[in-house]
Amino acid sequence: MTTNLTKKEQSHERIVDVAARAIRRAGYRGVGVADIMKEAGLTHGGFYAHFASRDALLVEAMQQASRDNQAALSASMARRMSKGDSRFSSLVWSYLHDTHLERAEHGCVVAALASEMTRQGDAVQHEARRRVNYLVEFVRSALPEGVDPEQAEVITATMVGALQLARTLGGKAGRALLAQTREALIQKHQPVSVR
Amino acid sequence: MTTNLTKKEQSHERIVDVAARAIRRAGYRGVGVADIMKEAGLTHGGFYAHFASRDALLVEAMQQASRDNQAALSASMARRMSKGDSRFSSLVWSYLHDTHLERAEHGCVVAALASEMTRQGDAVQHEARRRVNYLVEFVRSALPEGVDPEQAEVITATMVGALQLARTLGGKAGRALLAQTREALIQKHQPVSVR
DNA sequence: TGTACATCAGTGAACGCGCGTTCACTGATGTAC
DNA sequence: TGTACATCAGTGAACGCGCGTTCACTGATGTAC
Repeated sequence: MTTNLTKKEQSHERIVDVAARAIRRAGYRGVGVADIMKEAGLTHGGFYAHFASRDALLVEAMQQASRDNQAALSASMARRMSKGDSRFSSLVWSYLHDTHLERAEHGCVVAALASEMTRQGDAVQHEARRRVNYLVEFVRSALPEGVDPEQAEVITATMVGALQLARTLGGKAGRALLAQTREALIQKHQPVSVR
Repeated sequence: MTTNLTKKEQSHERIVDVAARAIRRAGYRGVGVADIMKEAGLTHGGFYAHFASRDALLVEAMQQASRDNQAALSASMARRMSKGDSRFSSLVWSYLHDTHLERAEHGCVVAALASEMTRQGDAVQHEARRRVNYLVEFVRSALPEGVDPEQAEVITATMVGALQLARTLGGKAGRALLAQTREALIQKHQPVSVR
């Protein structure tokens, strides 16, 4: 029903959607203009009617990836909270779920690209900083009461690092690392209880 | 004095040294064969007398980078411990020192490349897993007594993630994130004291 | 001690390929009258 | 209601460049006799 979009706007959305998945799967350099246009059902020549440059697409793709992932995270957290889990434990379980090991394509854009972010052009780096800050604020908003808000940065770093290491290790070792991280985070940041 | 090396072996070492710094600075894809040979004082044509492929160089470069960094880490930790710091707090301060924010070229190879590791060829991925395991074991060997050895994975993830996020944020925000992470790690994993 | 030859380490030109970007052109849709 | 024209969105060929890899060749060092 939200299809008050012109043909061009629809194409634009399709291209950005494809790119948002591609950068998480294959990295900033992993997928080229021609591939993305092809996957969006177009030819590469039309690209520059939509974007000033490849970097401009990367910026939009990061924003879209971030939106995607936030929506999925929020939905997953809502399901868990409706079953009685705390907000924080729902976040940890949703972010560090085993399914994210393989399907980076639909996961967190920061975890997918963190070590490449400092090597991009100015516009992309600027957007990368915004994505990191956004993720940190999201984590902060899910902290249990009584936990110092300044812990948000450290917890974000732990989750991002854990996902990356687990993906690199793969298989059993990867899943074990994720499980240990979930447990450690949830145990160390319990709700007010003990306090 | 350890120069019982043939001319060729010396060249080989120089190439690997250059590459070990290049991959940490610019990523796996960031520096090409020709650039590395040039920086080692050679021409690109001779490359395949030293390595079967570019990937073969990447594998050796990761090993060399890991050795480099372990040596630097150990030296820095020794200095701190000789001044009375605990082994664990020395590790945290050495690994998460502000100077590593800018000079990734001389830092941890895992932190420099983590999000790209899953996108490499088989040989490189295999070596990447070894580098991750090696780092985790190093962290494990520095844990304070009384801390569950299984925490090594989580602490490694936290340090790797923190370095990456701090580098992406840069400047004041980056240094603040590092400082918070140091504090959190050292506070939460005190020596036996309280227990 | 000297000469002839083999081996070693590296050179530099060339090849093939992929990629970001440009551009003249086309077919479809919308607008003017 | 129909015709003429303009605009829009996309096509596909081409350009320039960088990169990994190959290969015939060279100059220096080592070995045989």
